[in-house]
Amino acid sequence: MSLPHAILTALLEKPSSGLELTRRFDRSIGYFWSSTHQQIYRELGKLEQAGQIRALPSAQPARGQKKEYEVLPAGRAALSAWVALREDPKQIRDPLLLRMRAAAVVGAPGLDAELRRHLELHRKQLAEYLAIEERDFPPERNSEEDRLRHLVLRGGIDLENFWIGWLTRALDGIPATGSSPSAG
Amino acid sequence: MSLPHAILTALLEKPSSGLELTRRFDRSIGYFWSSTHQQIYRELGKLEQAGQIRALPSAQPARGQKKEYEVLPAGRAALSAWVALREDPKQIRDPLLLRMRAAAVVGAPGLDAELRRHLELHRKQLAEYLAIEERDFPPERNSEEDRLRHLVLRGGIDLENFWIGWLTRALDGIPATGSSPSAG
DNA sequence: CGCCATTATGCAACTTGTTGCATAATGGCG
DNA sequence: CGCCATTATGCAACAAGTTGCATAATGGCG
Repeated sequence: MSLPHAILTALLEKPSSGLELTRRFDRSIGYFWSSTHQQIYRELGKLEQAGQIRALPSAQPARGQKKEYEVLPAGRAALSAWVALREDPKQIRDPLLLRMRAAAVVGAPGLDAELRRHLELHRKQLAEYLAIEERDFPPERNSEEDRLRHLVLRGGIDLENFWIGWLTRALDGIPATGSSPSAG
Repeated sequence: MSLPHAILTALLEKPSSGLELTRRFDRSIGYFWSSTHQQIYRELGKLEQAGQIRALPSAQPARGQKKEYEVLPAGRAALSAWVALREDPKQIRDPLLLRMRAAAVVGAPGLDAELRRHLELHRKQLAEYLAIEERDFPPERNSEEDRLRHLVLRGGIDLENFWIGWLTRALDGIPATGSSPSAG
């Protein structure tokens, strides 16, 4: 139920073609709702059929040619309705935690190396988020919209900090199996 | 790729029937890899066909009757191989963050109430995890397996703390729209 | 026995997300 | 023009997860 609403949000921020949406997802909305271009095109088709978006008149309906979409009033209404919904947080689903649990049963040579690898990846992601924060949310930008968008980004930052903290503590708690731990 | 391995892990900890697995998932593994009984039965069938598990000889193959499974050597080997895999962390996918982003565009009356509701739910979940920690991981239990399982639970605890922290800060940062904020 | 709640297994249809590939326009270069 | 890289749209098959329901055994109760 979320992808169409992610697309509506992106299109309201700026009318775009399928590929443009894909690129914007990679840089922004995709940080908390990722998607491929195939999924986006499929969803754009459904949204158009449902009368929630339409192709801009300028865009010819030919295959290899850009086709830009904009949100119709029905689409905005649908998005508003969705925002107002209550929805319980879902249980997490994390393969790394699952693998650690499995490791408790079948053993885990090299698990510490995998944890270190993840730690590095999360540090990189955190650095990226912090760079975006510095660029997009200087103190003087403080409208209601900016504050909400900033909070969303803050969610990403806090989440990376959670992983970094947990992984660091986990590495303290399990024995090293790889080559010299001091040289990592 | 994860559910079959979650099932193998659970079956290695203790041979079980489909419904027993479902219940154990609800209480334990399901905290980070949830599943329904339908999915579990389907997966048990596939694992049996693949020669990774087998029904215990005592269990008659009749429809309304309990059928217990145990892991075969091939299953244990498959699980070990999976544990040794590298797998990058996936992007988060969170509808609440998405809704907040949408709210920045179409407005969000009542969003603060939803955040407060989530905050309460996460506090409850945290309390549940802490109770489990106290019950299952007293200081004297400190085998390698216990430490790994405890780390997994710690992941859940830390994650709830992340949400509680973020939601609290978010509520500080957006205006209250509901009835008297001081009486919440 | 007949009725019913509970325990238990399982199928089918659907939705969502992923992977691989096909097709079409456009513009640069020789 | 022919060739090719790039941009762009899109289909099809598959995998994973969800929802709704069907079926079967068992044990308690009248």
